[in-house]
Amino acid sequence: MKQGISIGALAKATKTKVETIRYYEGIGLLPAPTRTSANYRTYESTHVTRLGFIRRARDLGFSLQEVRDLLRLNDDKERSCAEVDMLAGNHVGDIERKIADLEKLRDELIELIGQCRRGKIADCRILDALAPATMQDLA
Amino acid sequence: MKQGISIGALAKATKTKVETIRYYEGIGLLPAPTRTSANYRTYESTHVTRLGFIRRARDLGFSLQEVRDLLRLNDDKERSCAEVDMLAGNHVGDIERKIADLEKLRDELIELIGQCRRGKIADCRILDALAPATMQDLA
DNA sequence: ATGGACCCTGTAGTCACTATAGGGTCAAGG
DNA sequence: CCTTGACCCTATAGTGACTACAGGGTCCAT
Repeated sequence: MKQGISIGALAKATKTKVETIRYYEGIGLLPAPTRTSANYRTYESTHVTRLGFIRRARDLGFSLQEVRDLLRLNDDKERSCAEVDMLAGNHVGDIERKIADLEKLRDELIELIGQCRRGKIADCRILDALAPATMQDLA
Repeated sequence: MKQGISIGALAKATKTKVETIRYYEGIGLLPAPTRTSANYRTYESTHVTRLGFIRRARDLGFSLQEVRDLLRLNDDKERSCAEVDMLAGNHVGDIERKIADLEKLRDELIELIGQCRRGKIADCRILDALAPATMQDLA
């Protein structure tokens, strides 16, 4: 028991590329596993959990440095939640701003398509629709 | 009239770094401006509009290639309606997927913060909260 | 005429991977 | 037993989208 899994199996389990796993090990984000006599990496379930967390956090838009911070917070159980709060809270703000912008852009593109449908291709001016700054801003 | 502005002024007007402007020129995204006798770049209002558009689209998560497509769409007024439709429509699809992703992500982060608020990190276990895969997934 | 803010080119560094070269290992089939 | 193919190893280079020098030239206010 506790025979561990290969890097390929870990990759499959966490939907991560093998190269990325080795990269994470290289930058010290994922602890180096034990090796077989043939120098093959063999991972335990702790690695699956940790890598799973890393990938998920990356999907959620955290940088590797932020992931590092989150892992440190998780490891240091005596810490208060304020720091986690701040990290995640900042992120929510960013995301909400991005959503609002995208909704505006989507509406603008739909409007553009609508104009196109009415046969006014020459009037398609998405550039003006999206560019906020003008020469006047320099006055 | 039409005396143009320096790269620094363009940078300020569009909240872009000077280096980034030169980079965009290098990759052919922003047209090369005329130069003064001292070889200084001098930009016109068309550059402000175009760069403003590029930065805004980048903020909204479009790749430089997508920005290139959007600009081409804007520039080529003779383009058939079907093509405009398709390009813009695809982008609307992209945007809607992005909005959906971001909303999901935001909800998950808020949930994460909620868990955190209810105690110390010892009970918080962000790692477990975010790590979906386990050793069982390999069965 | 000199100091500082600005501009130039060119190259190297960053982040987070991703791909390639050039090999070694292992289990299954012929 | 030997080969074939899937897997593993290291090391290095390439990607996208910038960002930061290094080593200069220019402009203009004091």
